[in-house]
Amino acid sequence: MSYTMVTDESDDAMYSSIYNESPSADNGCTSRGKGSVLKKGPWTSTEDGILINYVRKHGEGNWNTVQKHTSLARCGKSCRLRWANHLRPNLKKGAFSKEEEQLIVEMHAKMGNKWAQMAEYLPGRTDNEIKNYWNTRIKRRQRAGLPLYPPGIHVEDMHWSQEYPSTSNNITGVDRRRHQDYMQLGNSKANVLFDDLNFANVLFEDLNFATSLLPRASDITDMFACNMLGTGESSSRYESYMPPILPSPKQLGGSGSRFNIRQEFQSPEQFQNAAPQKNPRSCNISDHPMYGNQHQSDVMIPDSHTFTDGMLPTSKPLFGAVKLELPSFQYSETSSAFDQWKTTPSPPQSDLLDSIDTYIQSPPPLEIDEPGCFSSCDTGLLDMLLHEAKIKASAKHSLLLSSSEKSFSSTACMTDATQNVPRGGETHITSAESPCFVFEAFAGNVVKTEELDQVWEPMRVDVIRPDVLLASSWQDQQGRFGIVRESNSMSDALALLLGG
DNA sequence: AAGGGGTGCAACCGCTGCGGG
DNA sequence: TCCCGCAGCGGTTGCACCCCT
Repeated sequence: MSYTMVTDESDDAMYSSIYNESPSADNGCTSRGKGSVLKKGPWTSTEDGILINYVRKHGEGNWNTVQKHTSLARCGKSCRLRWANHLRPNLKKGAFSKEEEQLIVEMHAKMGNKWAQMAEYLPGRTDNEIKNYWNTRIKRRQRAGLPLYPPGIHVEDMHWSQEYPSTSNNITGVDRRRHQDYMQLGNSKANVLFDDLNFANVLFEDLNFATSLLPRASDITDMFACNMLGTGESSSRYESYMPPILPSPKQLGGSGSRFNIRQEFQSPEQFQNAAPQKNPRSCNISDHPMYGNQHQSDVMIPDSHTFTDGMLPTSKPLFGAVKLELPSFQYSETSSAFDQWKTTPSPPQSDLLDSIDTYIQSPPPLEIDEPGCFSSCDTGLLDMLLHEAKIKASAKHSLLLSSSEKSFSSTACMTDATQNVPRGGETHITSAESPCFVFEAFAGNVVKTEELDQVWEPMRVDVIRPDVLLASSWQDQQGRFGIVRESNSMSDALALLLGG
């Protein structure tokens, strides 16, 4: 549905309305324009014209001065929003394309509700659009009883509750920001699993952060999985997948949200028989069955049905209550959805996004022997995917903006893309309290340039730092870890995502 | 044709970070 | 170092339009 809130009216009528019809004395814009209260509500075409002219003359920014220099009785925030969301050039209107939707889904799995960051990867789209799209998607799929994420996209974020143990029922604003930041970081470590259904074969695993606190992420992962597979008591598939994310103060204080999707585990018993027995503090990834070359196919999740086999490790009980909260993308769902997920045959390919979404939200954790080790390995492939998408988007955007030839050299691409990529020699990072993972990683041709192919050398990386790990384990040229089975698949996926 | 609920977009609101004085 | 104002972000709400009965 597309319609405009802008109304046509004469200047006189507009100015009359501007200065006389504000229903609220204070709408959050505390300043007053020309002695009058500021207008709120839908923008008129005349107001748009005034704002456009102002920006032409003065440029963006200094939004609070708009009302000083123009007859516009809008607060700076309102002007900025109007400009950013509707008036600025190069805005793309209309429905999201399939590629855009796909990218949003994947980015949300990766970043959470970081709408502004997502918007950076979608030129012409605003954070507001993306946010609205996502909220609409939540509602739509919730109504339909469908899982939110496509199969193979597995989102977990277990680390917050580990770094901020269950004490934090009233976190401060600073902590809230830390939470957000940590979520961002944590999401970069999120387990995101793509299956073969036209997606890249990607596996993201979280790093073993703060493993000494509370149940480890992998433990909870296993608990979720066991519950989901019927070994636990949980009847809700999504309960099983709830990562223990600390509630924000707003959420704790009740909500006026239309989507109050917070849930909690009712008791630790829900996790009975659901934790790994081993708690390795280090691992050699090359020895790991998941990443060793002997079980390559096991790494990936061809489709969700794999997990109906119940091939999951036994787990140990979770001690103590763990307050868990659904992130925004998760919601309660009846077991019927899970049943559907378990029994529905493969989707048709014609409508990839919707059909895939129909089947599962997130595949459970993989069959592993050493969950702690497994969860310590993060390919960071989506990071790079996003990075490359951003690069390409920027390039396209630059081309749009300027007719002059704006250089987008492979060198620049390489420089940018390899900022996080350690190369050459051994990187060894240690931490007094963190386990040190030692594995061999072969940085690959993530960015498909010859320069990169030439520059990136096989290397050995001792990693405990997520960025290093992310960068180092990007793509396995030799398929050594089975993280990405085929580089061509990755390229295809990128092409698919980027529409070219 | 009418009306009531659903849907989706636009805008508002509150909070935080940052930079300048 | 503190304070203040601005910019930006994410959550929330209002309302016009759609669609079904």
